[in-house]
Amino acid sequence: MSTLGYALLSLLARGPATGYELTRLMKTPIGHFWVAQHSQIYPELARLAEIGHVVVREDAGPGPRAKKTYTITESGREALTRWLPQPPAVVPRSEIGLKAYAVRSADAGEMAALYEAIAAEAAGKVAAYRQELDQMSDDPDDPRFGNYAVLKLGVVSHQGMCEWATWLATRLRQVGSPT
Amino acid sequence: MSTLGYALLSLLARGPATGYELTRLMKTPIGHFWVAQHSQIYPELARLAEIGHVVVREDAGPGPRAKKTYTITESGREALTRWLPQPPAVVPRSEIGLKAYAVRSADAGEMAALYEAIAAEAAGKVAAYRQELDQMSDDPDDPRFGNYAVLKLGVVSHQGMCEWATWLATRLRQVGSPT
DNA sequence: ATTTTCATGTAATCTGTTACATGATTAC
DNA sequence: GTAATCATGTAACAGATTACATGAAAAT
Repeated sequence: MSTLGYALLSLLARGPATGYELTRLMKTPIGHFWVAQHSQIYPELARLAEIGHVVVREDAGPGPRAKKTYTITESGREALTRWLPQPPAVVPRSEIGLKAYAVRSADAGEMAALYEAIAAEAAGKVAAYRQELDQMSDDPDDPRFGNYAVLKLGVVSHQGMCEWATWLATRLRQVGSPT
Repeated sequence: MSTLGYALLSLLARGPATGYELTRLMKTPIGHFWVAQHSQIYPELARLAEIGHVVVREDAGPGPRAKKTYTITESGREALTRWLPQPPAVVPRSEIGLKAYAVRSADAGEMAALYEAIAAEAAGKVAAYRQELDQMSDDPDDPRFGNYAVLKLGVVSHQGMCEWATWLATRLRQVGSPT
């Protein structure tokens, strides 16, 4: 099973949904940490149905095809429950970090401007996530506690990014200047 | 050009190297933010040579094939310099964040243990990176300043992860307990 | 003797993105 | 009437992983 499969099971564990709805649900808050297009989601749902982790109900759809509502099965819930406590795979892919390594291969002023922009964007996200968090319950027994945890990770991630990018921009502004 | 191509150019901007050496060089510190296997690196180097961003020199190798040393060209440097100040693409893929969303679909105690392990690992990395940073120059005019910047990003990232995972583990230990 | 390091490649597979394709209903 | 939303799919391509393949030299 692919990670996307588990992402979909995570959403379906909260209630039945169509592929279209899952595409929207993937955007927030999961999308802050795992993105997927509908072209990837539809075939994955078919695979989940094939192995019995979800069941499908077909109704008349608005377009030429039937609308399909997916419901997680007991086997799907078990698979999710077994997957969750396992050590997560970390595959680092951050262009920001990569560019930092080569920072001296470009103009210092231009790179400072880049990191200032990155810092500003990160600060904006921190503020937005914080505002959302303020309206939510931080009770771990709340069924929506997962949303709270994800947003909180978003806050610390972007907070750190903002601090680092600000530091780097400041340092780059000093390039060529006397000590 | 793919991101990996620019990653290789970033390394070659510091000096000529073979594919084998680049495979090792990708591991640290770049590898903390962008990983690549040799099976991906060798064909990418061939592509870079084809478009003239690097030149190859062949020498007798230890095995059945010639050893190839790659040197960045002026065109390669220019491509790198143009790429660096552009806004980096951010493609979120973090299993840790994904699992946080579904945290209530597994046993709270088991998940608490997971986040405690994640926090411990992150703390270890913070300590290791800090030790390395202490022996390095934070002068932005230093040619190895990029290494410093990357490690510093590693510190803030894992620092944030550690704090968050500790908070989450603590919260999960409260599940089912009275307020 | 055996394992590790040096050194390069290909093939099969999996994952993910972009683009193409269809068509009803609702809102403006 | 035009655009957005609802709703599902496929095809072509790009990017990345795992496994297969070869062989010398150096270290244990």
